[in-house]
Amino acid sequence: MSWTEERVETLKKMWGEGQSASQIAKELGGVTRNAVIGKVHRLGLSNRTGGGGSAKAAPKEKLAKPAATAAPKPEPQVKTEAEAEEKAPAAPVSVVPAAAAPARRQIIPAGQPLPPQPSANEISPEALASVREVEKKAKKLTLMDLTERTCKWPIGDPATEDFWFCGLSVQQGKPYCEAHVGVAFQPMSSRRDRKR
DNA sequence: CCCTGATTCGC
DNA sequence: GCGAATCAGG
Repeated sequence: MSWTEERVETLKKMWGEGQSASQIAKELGGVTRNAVIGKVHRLGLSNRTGGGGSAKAAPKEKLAKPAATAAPKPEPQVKTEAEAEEKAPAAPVSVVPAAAAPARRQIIPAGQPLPPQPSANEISPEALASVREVEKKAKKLTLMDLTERTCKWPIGDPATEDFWFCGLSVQQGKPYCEAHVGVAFQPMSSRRDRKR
């Protein structure tokens, strides 16, 4: 792949929007984030200070960090919500069991969304099976061990010691591993309004 | 561990 | 000019 005008355009646009090099690389395809970064530098727009442009300077001194960190970000960071087409979770399986909160306040991770709860509603048998299977391999992470890419599916009873989080690798962008995404995000089709 | 951007340097 | 490898951080 080469840097056609079009691709450079996309690069500039995305970089300007504050997209990360890897995201840009993914979007463009055929290039790595390194390539993107390299290009960004060659284009002379390393510092996302797009604006007037002539502002050079990039005193990138290694070491020596003036205590100028507490200062607020001069970066508006205009996030374009151009990416929010994720399908809504097929209705949080079962009502969020807020009541399940034991004596201790169960704080759910930092993640963003949600805390489902198994509740074998109308989950496909296959999905359930694989979930059971996966839960055996679960890494049994604790709240604190959860990260951006560890499956946050809760397993067990929060009120007891038999409680942990799946912890396997999440599926790109999702909060759960493949198996759990399978039961968390039902394809509508299998959810059919049972009665109503 | 995952991810960021920054730099270097052979091609 | 290009970008993998490497570096430095978070």
